[in-house]
Parts: sequence; C-alpha cells; structure tokens
Amino acid sequence: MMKKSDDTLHLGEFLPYRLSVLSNRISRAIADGYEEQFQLSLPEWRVMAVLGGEPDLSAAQVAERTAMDKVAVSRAVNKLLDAGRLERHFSPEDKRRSVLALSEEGAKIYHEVIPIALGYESRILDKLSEPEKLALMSLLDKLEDIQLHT
Amino acid sequence: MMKKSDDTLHLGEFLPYRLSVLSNRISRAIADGYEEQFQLSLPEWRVMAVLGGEPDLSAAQVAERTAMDKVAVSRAVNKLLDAGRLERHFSPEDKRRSVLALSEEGAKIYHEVIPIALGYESRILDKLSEPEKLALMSLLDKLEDIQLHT
DNA sequence: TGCAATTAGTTACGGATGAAACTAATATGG
DNA sequence: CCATATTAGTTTCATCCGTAACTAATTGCA
Repeated sequence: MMKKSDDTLHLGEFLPYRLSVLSNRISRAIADGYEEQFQLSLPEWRVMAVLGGEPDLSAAQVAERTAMDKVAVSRAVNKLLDAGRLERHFSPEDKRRSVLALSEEGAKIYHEVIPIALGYESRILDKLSEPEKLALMSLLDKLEDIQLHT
Repeated sequence: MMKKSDDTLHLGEFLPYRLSVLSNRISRAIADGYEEQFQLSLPEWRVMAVLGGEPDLSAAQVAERTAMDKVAVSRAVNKLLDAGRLERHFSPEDKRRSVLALSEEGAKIYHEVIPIALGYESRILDKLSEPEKLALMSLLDKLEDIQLHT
C-alpha cells in the first residue's frame, strides 16, 4: 500500500488523538454520572473500585492496579479517609505499609456507583456486535502489550 | 451468554478504564518525544498540528478541530505567539475573529515534530495485521459516533 | 437607528496533577 | 551492630485545566 505522506498530519485520522478524544469523552460522561451525586472524583472512584474487589491492599498496590502514581493515590486515599469511606490501618510487620479497605459507608457507595459505571459501559458495548466486541477486546489486549519506549 | 455480575467491577476489564490507561500511555510517550526538545506542550502541539494542515483558521475553528475548549486554545495560541511560532491577525470583516497561521519558525518545528508523532503511531500500527488495522479504524468510527448523554 | 442578545476571545479563580524533596521505617552489607 | 541504601507514603511547588465571569465586537429586531 502507498505510504502516507510524512509532511502533513490529519488529527482526525491520527490514532493517538482519536483514542485520547474518545477516552476523555467516555471518562467525562461516566464521571458526570457520579461526581456530583456522590462527591467523588475519578481518582477516588478508581481507588474505591480496586478496594471493593480486592480489600486490604497497600497504597502502592492500589497504585499498581489503578495505573495511578503514588501521589495521586495518597491524595485520593486521604480524601476518602476524611469522608469516612475508607479504613486504614498499618501493617504490624512493616509500619510504613498501609492496609486499606472500604468502610461500610464506602462499600455502600461502591455498590451504588458500580451500576452507573457498568451502565455506561453497556451503553457503548451494546452498540457493537458480538464479533466486534471480541475484536475490540483482542485489539486492546494487543495494544496494551506494545512497548512504546525501548 | 451469562450476564456479568453487577456487584463487582474489575478495572482491568472495564472498557473506559482500559481506554483511558492506553490513551494516556500513548499520549505521554509521544509528548515525551517532543515536549522537552521543542518546549512544546500537548495543547500547543495540537494547535500547531491543525494549523499546519489548514492555515488561517480562527481560534474557534481550531477548538472545533482539536476538540479542545476555547480557553485551552486561547492559552496555547498565546504561548505560541510569544514563542514566535504563530502569526495572528484579525479579520477585517469581524475584528473579534482571529486568523491564525504558523510562522516560518512554527512551520519548521511542525515539520520536525510530525515524523516523531507519526513514528510513534507506526510503532503501534505496525504491530497490527492489515485486517486488524481495518477493524480498529472501523471500531473507532463506530465508538466515536455513540451518543453518551441523551 | 439603538438596545438587547449573541459571539470571539481573554482573564480570574479554585481545584487537580506530576516531579522532586522530604520523613519515617526497614533492609543490607561491612 | 551500625551506617547506608531503599522503600512507603506525604508534602511542596509550579503548572495545568475547566468553569464562570468578563470585555469587545457584531447581529438582530423593534
């Protein structure tokens, strides 16, 4: 196939740009669904989301699983603690390491937000045929594996 | 097919999350390729990218084509003007409306950054087979069309 | 005409974000 | 053991970003 010209770039056909716009639009729409109602920011929701499925993680483990950096996790965790949505104690073996879990209140919110989030996801996936969904998942698997640096 | 449970959410399988992480990773990698070298932020690059392909747009038109809001465009444009990378005059028919174009210096940088950006895109696309690329483009077309609000 | 509504773009402001410096706790190796 | 290096998490700082308020120019319609 003819190679694309190297001296112009059409943003609308540029994969990174398309992904960025699409992803921002989706994240914003979902966040609009819970931010105001629950006074919950996206980073805070991500922290709650992992702890809801897998309690007693350390902040570093939360960072790993959410792809957030540790500063963002620290901030989100502290806000959630202030709001009484998280409980924290520290590991007796290593007093630096925190052990985080949703509080009862946090778990309640978690279970209220999940259907909102999944609802938006369905709204998207329902527009795709079964083979398209499979193709999308397989493409995401592949794209996530790509090494972008060296 | 069995419906997924509604009381847990696995971030790693949640489409909006996967898109967000993937898109951020790609944008960051590309930006790392030009930000330091050219002292150019992502919003500034987006403005340059559209004006490089289509000069003499107003700020509002730039906003449309980049999916940025007008404040972000205004800021980016002003930085680019300060840096001598853009030229601005105002339409004689409507003295509010700006007419923006890359300066000579701006065009030079534009042509230097393009291969960097396209290089990263190729690094990604080259990992996909021809049918996979087609599938990806078609999926993006479809996803971009989805109405997320009402 | 002329005054209210609209539009282009900027400014101001409060909150969010990431990098780097910092503190406290633990591991290491001489 | 003790000094140094490493690790967990927090704080600081400078910047970024979006919303809302604002200014200036233009349009529209009475």
